[in-house]
Amino acid sequence: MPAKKKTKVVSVQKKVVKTKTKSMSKKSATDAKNTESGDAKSQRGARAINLLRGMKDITPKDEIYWLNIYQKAVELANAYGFGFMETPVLEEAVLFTRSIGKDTDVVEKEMYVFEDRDGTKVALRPEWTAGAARAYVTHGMQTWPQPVKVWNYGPVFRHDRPQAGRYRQFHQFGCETIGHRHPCLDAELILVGYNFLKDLGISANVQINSIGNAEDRQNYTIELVGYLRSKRSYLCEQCKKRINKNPLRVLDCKEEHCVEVISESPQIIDWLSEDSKNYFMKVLECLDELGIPYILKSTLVRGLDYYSDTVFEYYEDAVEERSQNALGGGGRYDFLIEQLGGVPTPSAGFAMGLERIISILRSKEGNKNILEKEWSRIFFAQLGEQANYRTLKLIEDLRLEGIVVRHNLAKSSLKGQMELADKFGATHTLILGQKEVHDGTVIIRDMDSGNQEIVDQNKLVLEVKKLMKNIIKIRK
RNA sequence: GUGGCUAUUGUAUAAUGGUUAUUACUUCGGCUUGUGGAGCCGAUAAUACGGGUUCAAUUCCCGUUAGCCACCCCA
Repeated sequence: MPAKKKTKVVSVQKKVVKTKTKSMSKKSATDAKNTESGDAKSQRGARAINLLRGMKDITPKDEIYWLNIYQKAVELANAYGFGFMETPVLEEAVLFTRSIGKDTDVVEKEMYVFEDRDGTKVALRPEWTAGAARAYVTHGMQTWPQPVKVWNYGPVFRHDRPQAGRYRQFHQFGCETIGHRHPCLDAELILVGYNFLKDLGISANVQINSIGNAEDRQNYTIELVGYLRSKRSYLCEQCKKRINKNPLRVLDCKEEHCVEVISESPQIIDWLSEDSKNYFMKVLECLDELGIPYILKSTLVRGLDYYSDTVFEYYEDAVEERSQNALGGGGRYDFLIEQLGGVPTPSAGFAMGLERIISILRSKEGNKNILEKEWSRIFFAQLGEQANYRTLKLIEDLRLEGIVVRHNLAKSSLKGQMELADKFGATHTLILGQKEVHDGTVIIRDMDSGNQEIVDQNKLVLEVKKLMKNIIKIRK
């Protein structure tokens, strides 16, 4: 028994008096709770266990979003010839440190890393691409017809501070095109992501840039650092530090003076090799051809080290100040696979952040038509013990014929069941009572008119099928 | 990781340094025990945690935790 503070005793006693009338049933629960531990405060016995920070349950209330998004992902991936692939949540930590980059924020600050029971350093995947690249090597996919196109869908983990549209476990849908370097492939990926958003009713734009190859970037960085040093006094404190640590990041700074400095800074495009420059022009041509609106953004540099040449991000149209969060992003990673021990294999990919997309969907009422869930509009109500058991069987018979009915077998009052049927928006309710069990019949009630019809149980499937046809007709 | 704001039942809310903490929705039960949509009645359910000030704290103060927002970064 935890020692209650003395000062509290008074109020505790007061409370007992207060709740006298309703405390009888609570008493046993109170006793039970005290056996657990001092912090067990809940009235229901055990201490309630909370969600870990940054984690989120997906409940049936969110189903409409998740299932629709998943369906769109499947449809699109199929339509563009991507095959489903799922790599493990848990990988050897070096996979990510080597691919994403040791000094990136994602790896350095946000990755879940821990020792497995055998002492191996493992990590929860912070994104999909590295795993896909690893799988390409693991399974010798260079012997498959190239390019190998895969898509993936599922949770990824980043130990960031939770915020709007940002969780520690979140979901990504992504596509990877591994094995070729061709502007059309870049454009196709951008298109798939673009259409994904469009199909979900989100009008988005693409911000795009090219960061060339490693050598280009090195040359550019030298130039940029030189420039930034010359303007050092105008920069914010943080950017002053960044000059040495991660100069490309300065380009992203939103501080007023920094923006000014950046606006006149050398642009990476001018430092691209001929090859990269031409390649980028062709990607843009493809996008023009496809009619995808894009914004050239010379300051776009992505935070993952493996990118080269084309990089892009998706943003919702017409969103000004509020959370300039990217909905998704991606790019080319021509050197990643050899870094992971494979043969040189040019590749590209993108990933979409599903939670962010859902938060937009949530804020839009106009999306109801895209996001409708088809529920059965037929309810099965039963009354009496015999009918109760019989109903379970009848529901099963119906299901075998492809007819789904909603029901609540735990409820005994017909009235309560009718209420439920109403809440579900049932067009018809099938009613089975004592009498009907005896007669081998079922009542079919039209919920709009209130008309009832008695049919033979043998003919139930047939009758219900007829009903469903009519419902569909009426809807059309 | 840094800063700002917040914390009352399942949800959304009201109020107060002092008898029983408000209201709505949800859930459950009832209002002719075999019939829904309205109405009415009732039940369940909360002051995040720890400390301090006080005769008395849900209210004021501090700490912790969590949430939101911004930075950072990214999805």
